[in-house]
Amino acid sequence: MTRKVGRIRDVASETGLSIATISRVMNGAKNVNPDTRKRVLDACKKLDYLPNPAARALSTSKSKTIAAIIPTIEHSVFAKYVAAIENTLAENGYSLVLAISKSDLEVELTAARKLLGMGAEAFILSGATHSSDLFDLFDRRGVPYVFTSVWDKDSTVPTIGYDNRSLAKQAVDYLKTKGHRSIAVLHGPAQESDRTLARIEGAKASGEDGLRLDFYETTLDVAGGKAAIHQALAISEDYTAALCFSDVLALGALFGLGEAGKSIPDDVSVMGFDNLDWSEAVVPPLTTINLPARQMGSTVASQLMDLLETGAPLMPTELTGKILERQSVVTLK
Amino acid sequence: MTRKVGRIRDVASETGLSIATISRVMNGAKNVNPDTRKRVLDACKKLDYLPNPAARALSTSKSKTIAAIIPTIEHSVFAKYVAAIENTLAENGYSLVLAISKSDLEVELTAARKLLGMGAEAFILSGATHSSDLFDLFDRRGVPYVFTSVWDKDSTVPTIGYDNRSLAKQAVDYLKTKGHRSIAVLHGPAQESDRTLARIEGAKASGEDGLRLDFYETTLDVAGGKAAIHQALAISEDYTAALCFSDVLALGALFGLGEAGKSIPDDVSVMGFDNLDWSEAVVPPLTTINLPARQMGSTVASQLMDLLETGAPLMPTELTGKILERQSVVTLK
DNA sequence: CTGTTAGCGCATTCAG
DNA sequence: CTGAATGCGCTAACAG
Repeated sequence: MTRKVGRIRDVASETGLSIATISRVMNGAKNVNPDTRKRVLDACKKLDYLPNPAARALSTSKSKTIAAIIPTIEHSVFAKYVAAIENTLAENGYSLVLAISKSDLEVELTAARKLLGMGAEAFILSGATHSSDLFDLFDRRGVPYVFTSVWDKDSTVPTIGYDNRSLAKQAVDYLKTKGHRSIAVLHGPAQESDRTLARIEGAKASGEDGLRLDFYETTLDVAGGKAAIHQALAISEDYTAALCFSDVLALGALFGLGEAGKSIPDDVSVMGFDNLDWSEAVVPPLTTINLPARQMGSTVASQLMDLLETGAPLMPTELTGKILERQSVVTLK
Repeated sequence: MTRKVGRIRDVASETGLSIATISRVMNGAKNVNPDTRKRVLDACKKLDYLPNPAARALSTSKSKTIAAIIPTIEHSVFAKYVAAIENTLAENGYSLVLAISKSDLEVELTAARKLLGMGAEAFILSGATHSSDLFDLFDRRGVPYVFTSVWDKDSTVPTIGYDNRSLAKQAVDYLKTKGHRSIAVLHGPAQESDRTLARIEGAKASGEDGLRLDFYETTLDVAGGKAAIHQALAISEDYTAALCFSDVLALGALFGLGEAGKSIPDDVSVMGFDNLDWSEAVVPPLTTINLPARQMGSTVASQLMDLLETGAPLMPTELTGKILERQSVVTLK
C-alpha cells in the first residue's frame, strides 16, 4: 500500500514552475499563460496529480460538501429526492454526505455532529421538527440549514417544499366534489413525521356535516396499507373512498380491497399521495397527488450552493403539488 | 455569518493546557490524567469545540470517508443496500459519500475522480464492469475497492455478493421442477448491468430440449414489466410462467396479466427476484429470490473499515440468495 | 503573468 | 503524564 500520490510541489519541480502557479492552474485562475497552463496540466496527468482535499479545505475552510439527513431512504419518494440532490451537487463539484435518522431526533443530532466534524458546510433537513440542540449546534457555527418536504411561510428557518396541510385538504375536497361522503384515511406513523401530521390536519380541515372521515394509522409500507384497509373494512363497509397519504399505502389498499372482493374504483375509490414512478402502471392507474420531489432536491441543492458561494440568502420556496386524475377514483352519482 | 468555531488552541488557553494534551484527549489517548481529561472535555463543551476535520485529515492522511458509486438509488434493492452501508459506517465513525453513475462508465469515472479529490479512502463499486481508467486511478494511489452485487471467485478484485448466474439457473430449475416448460423471462436493460447479463446466462444454462425460454428486455420499472408481459402474451399464449429478474418487473407483470384477464397463478405463474419489502404483501404473495442486500451492505462496509484500520485484507465473500416459496407460482400437473 | 511567504488546525515526534 | 516544535499540502495575499 505505497500511498505515493503526487503533491503540488512534485508538479512544480517537474515543470520548473512554482507551486503558486500550479495552484492557479488547478483552480482555474485566468491570469496564467496558456502555454504554462498546458505544461502544468500535462505534468499533472503524467504524475497523476490530484489536489489534496484536506489541505485545500484547511486552507480555504471550504469542503464543498453538503449534508442531507433523511428519515429513510427506503421510501421511493426520498430516493428520488436524494438522487436529485446528488445530481445537482455533482454538476457543480459538490459532494453529498448522507445520514439516515430513522425519524429519531437523537440519531439525527448525533449524525449532524458527525457530519459537521466531517466538514459539511450546510445541512438539508427533512420536515420542521428537530431537536433544539441541533439548531444550537448549527447556529453557533453559522452553518446554514433548510427544512424540506414542508412549506411554512412563517417559519424562521427557510422551508423549501410543499404545503402538506393544504394538499391533503385539496385531496379531501376533490373526493367530496366527486360525491364521496364516507372516507377512510390511511396514513403512516403520525408521531414520526410532521408531514403526516400536517396532512391529517388538512384533511380534518375539510370536514363538514355529513362527511365521515376516519383515520387509520399503520406502518408506512405496502403491508401496512393492506392491513389498514382490512381494518377499515372491518369497522365499516360504507366507505366509498380510501385516501392514502402515500402511494405505497395505496398500493397496499388496492391489494387489500381486491382480497376483500371489492373492485376499484366501482366499489371503493382509492387515492394516493406522492406519485411514485409506478403509480400510473398500477391497475387501475392511481389517482394521486404529484409531489415535486425531484424539483425539490435540485432547488435545495442550488440554493445552498449559491449561499455558500455568493452569500445569496436562502429563499423559502413553495413547490406546488398537483392532483393527477387517473382511474382509481370514480364520481358517485 | 460569523464563523467563529472554537479551535484547539482556544481550548488549550481556556484550560491552561497545551494543544498536545487537548489533542490527546480528543483522540482518546490513555496517557492522560483523568482530571485533566475531564477539564478538557468540559472546556470543549463550553466552547462548543469540534476538531477541524480538514486539519485532522491533513495531519493523519485519513478522512474516515468511504465512497459508494451505485447505478441508481431509485430501485429499492439499492436503497436497502445503501442504508445498510450507511448504518454500518456510521456506527464506526465513518461517513458515506454517495455518487450515482446512471450505469454510465464515464460518469462513474468522473465521480470517482471527484470523490478521490474529496478524500474518499476506499470505494464500493457495483458489478464487475468498469472503465480500466478507473482501476488505474485506484491502483496508482493504492486506494482499495470492491465489487458488490456480484460473486466471482476468480476475480482479481475482491467481490462481495451473490452469484447471479447460479441464482437465475436455480430459478429456472425451480420452475421446471414445478412442471413449467414454457417460460417468458422478463429482464431490464442487459447492456447496462452485468448482473442482468449473468442472470440471462444462468437461465439459458438451465435450458434443455422441450424447454421454451423466451427473453423480453424492457425498462427496469413496473411499467416495463407490464409492457413486457403484454408483448410476451402477444407473441404466445402458451407461457405458463413469467420469470422476472426483478420484483419490480414482477409487479408490472402481475398487473399486465390482470389486464389480459389471466389469473395468477392459475393461468400464469409469476416469479420475482430481489424480495423487496412489499413482495409478500402483493396478491398473490410473490414467490421470489431473496437477495441479502442488507447483509451485503454491512459486510462490505465492515471489511473496508477493517482494511483501512488494521490492514486486514479484503475477503471475497459469497452471500447466498434463496428461493422464497409463496403463492405466485403453481405446480403444473 | 509568475514567485515568495505565511498561515490554515491539528497530530505527532521528542523532551522533560 | 504534559509541553514545545515541526510539518501535513495547499491557497492567498503580496511582490516583482
